Amino acid sequence: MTGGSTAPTADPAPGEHVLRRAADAGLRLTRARRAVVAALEACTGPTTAADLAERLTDVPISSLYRSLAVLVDAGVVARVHETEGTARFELAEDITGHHHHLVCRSCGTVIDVRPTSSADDTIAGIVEAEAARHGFTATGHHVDIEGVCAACRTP
Amino acid sequence: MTGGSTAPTADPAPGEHVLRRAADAGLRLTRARRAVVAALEACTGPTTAADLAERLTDVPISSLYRSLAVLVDAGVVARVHETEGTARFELAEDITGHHHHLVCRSCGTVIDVRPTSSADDTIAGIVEAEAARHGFTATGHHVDIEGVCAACRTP
DNA sequence: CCTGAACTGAGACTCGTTCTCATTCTACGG
DNA sequence: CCGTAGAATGAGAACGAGTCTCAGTTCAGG
Repeated sequence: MTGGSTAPTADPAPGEHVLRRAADAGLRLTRARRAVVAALEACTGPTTAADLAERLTDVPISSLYRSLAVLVDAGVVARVHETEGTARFELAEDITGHHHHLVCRSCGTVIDVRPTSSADDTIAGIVEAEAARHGFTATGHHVDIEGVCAACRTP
Repeated sequence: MTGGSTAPTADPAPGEHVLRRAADAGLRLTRARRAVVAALEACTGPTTAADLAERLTDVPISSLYRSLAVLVDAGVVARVHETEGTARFELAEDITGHHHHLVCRSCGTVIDVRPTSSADDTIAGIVEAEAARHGFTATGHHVDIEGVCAACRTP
């Protein structure tokens, strides 16, 4: 589902696309869902439900989780599990384009980075070969880069 | 911490190493901890606490979690978060060698795959460049390959 | 073998997430 | 523009993974 060598569509405001695709999947475009999509669009990386809840004070927690689940089901939002216990959510890769994650070991922030297409083609090739060697059919890959961000390095 | 271009030490039975390193870190080598290390050693990929509890019927759940936490702290066990909500544990990469994860979308099984050192050097190079471009100092990377295993493909 | 500190075990507890059900809202047909 | 069926909401209960507490036990050094 998350493309390996898929060419990313680099449009600046994907919110409308997301809502349209959700509607096409048979979903109603309610206030809560619009708000969730808008909030995800405003984030620079995968975000926790708690963080979203903080921004969306008028969306109760149960609705927030349900909206996220529905959007994940419709394929427009992805659920990602890098960090300690809590789930993180972001717009699906075929909307934002394929990307890797840069995770700060110190503050836990996660930001998206777009690999150059040649770099990602290289990785996709390696990944496919490894999968094949173990009898798997690869459908995608995730690269998480662990490191320390500029802000955390300088005290 | 999880090496990018680190050359893996490919020894077949790392259990002794693990226990020695745990002892060097000031830990007591108790029955529970030995059992946990042995169980992890017997697995072919990252394993859930529930799965370990099933194998280690004589280790109560609170002890199991505590032992895992202590071993993670000592740097001999790694905590990994690929799948739905629950944490998975495996021996640290500097014991088992650097590896990627092959995750079956259908049955959820995770198996370790060792990249060839040239393949991993290539990936490490790409990763480092991406990190640098965003002001990060990369300390390691994780590659998760999503796919369908041979068993799930054939009904 | 003795002692103190580290560790264990049972269960209470926390917190992220999901479920339930009565009420409300959306989208569609008229 | 309005009525209606059914999808979606909201509040809170419920659930499950993981953590904490504390009295009792075990390990390792002397």
